[in-house]
Amino acid sequence: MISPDQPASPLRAYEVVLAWVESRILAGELRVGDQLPPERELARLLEVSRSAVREAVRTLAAQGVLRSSVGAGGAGGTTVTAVPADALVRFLRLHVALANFPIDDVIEARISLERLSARLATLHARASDLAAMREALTAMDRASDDKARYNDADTAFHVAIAGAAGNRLVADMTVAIRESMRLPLLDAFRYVGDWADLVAGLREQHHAIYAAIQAGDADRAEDVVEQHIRSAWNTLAPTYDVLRAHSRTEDMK
Amino acid sequence: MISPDQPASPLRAYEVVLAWVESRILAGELRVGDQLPPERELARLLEVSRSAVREAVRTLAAQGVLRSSVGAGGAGGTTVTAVPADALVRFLRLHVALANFPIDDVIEARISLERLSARLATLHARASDLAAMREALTAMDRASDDKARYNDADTAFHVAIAGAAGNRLVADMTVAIRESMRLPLLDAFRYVGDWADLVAGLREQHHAIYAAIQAGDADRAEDVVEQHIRSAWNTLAPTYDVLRAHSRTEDMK
DNA sequence: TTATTGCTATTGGTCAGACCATTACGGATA
DNA sequence: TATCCGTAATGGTCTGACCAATAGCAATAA
Repeated sequence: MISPDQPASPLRAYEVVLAWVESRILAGELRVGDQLPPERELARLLEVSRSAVREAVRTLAAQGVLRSSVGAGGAGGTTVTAVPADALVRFLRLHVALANFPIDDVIEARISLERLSARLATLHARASDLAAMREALTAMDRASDDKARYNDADTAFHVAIAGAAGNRLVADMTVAIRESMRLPLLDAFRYVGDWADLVAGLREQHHAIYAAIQAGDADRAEDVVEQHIRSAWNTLAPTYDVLRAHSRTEDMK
Repeated sequence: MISPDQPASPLRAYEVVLAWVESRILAGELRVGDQLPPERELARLLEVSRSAVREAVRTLAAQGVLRSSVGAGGAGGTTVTAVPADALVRFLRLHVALANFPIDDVIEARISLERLSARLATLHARASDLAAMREALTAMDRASDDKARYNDADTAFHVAIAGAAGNRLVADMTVAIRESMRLPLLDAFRYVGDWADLVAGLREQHHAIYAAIQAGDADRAEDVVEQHIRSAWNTLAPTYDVLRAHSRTEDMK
């Protein structure tokens, strides 16, 4: 046989650039803070057009790996960064919206990750972390009549726990999962039956989580977090399903 | 105050396109299988250049949300897809290489997710799923002298479990985490002390996992998976750290 | 001497226009 | 009726140009 590994298509132009940058990052030759050659120069070097370079740079920038800024000198140019949070949010939000990643799968993964967060937070939480959680709790109390602001405070509480856990990947995943559910959740909020009742239940659960973390009871923290997420979702899922079905039929007419 | 929400920079050209596509996906107006307008037409519609459209399309394609193919008629054009696995792999691999997402954080998250996988797989596994696991087990036996192939079979085993669990997000995350550790792991393999001993230990652990899943013992499956991952990592971590430190000093000279 | 000003080069951001390769579709032909 | 070929549509790529922001330096003024 003749070179079985030879790809049928000889790499698109922008893939050449992508491969160049990625391989250097994976090899450790490009680190956070390092600068890429100017686009024009990179284009000459790899014998592709500047458009191809730009397309590749854009995809990596969208993943939080590169950051471009205009201008001469050291401040300008494209540098290697590592800001995965936003990228993860966008990624997950889109794929949840596309009904890939079914919402129940996301909930299940969220429980798993937040159980871990709760456990680690219980073991590692510093005073400032606990303060952030308390602040989110009071923010929820203050915003209990504004559903969007309430949800943001709710997210802040869970993110504070993830932050206290000290695990970057889990924290970013938690943020991404919460954000990916933000719009669907707000929709469900609008049509939920007894809002005041829901808030009262959530309030109790959140305080129980905080109490367990502060008390250093990791096992209990894990369990109340899971109960909390399941309980909240059980309340909202029916509304969510109805809205989902409704939007589907809407588009058919 | 005058329009406090007004962003200082009035959206870059490619961001206009990005926002157009993303908002339509989030609103449910664009679904998997739907076609985007041709690039030239979209450029006219949004009053940007075709380059700007292409850059936006590329970023979404890199996230597994769009797929472009040349040609006229229905087969050509850019369509909405939902293939997040590759995108997740690339994303995580880069950020792990950039030492964002410290390896220990990734391991911790992996344990959490694979515990869930093991539990769900125990409850949902079908005969074909179990067969896939067995096949991976025998593949490991056959490839015990080829470290790269062994690692691939090892990955296949864990992916088979994640697949049997039936949770798309967890499965894709599992694949991504395994892949992100592939190169570092192979490096560590090369310098590990007693390879035969390591393989023997892993073999026993893998069979214990399979046995628990097949027996329907979810609690035990969870626990042996966690023990397996921790044990393997405890063996490899010292080597990994040494390599890490070495590559750092290498670059300094 | 020191501080300010303004010019210039560099860099990413954007655009216009062209050409190529691939593909589907339909009409012409056997 | 079946086959073949031209044509149009589409993404892929390149070239070359100009803009906007920025830094650094040189000329100038205090």
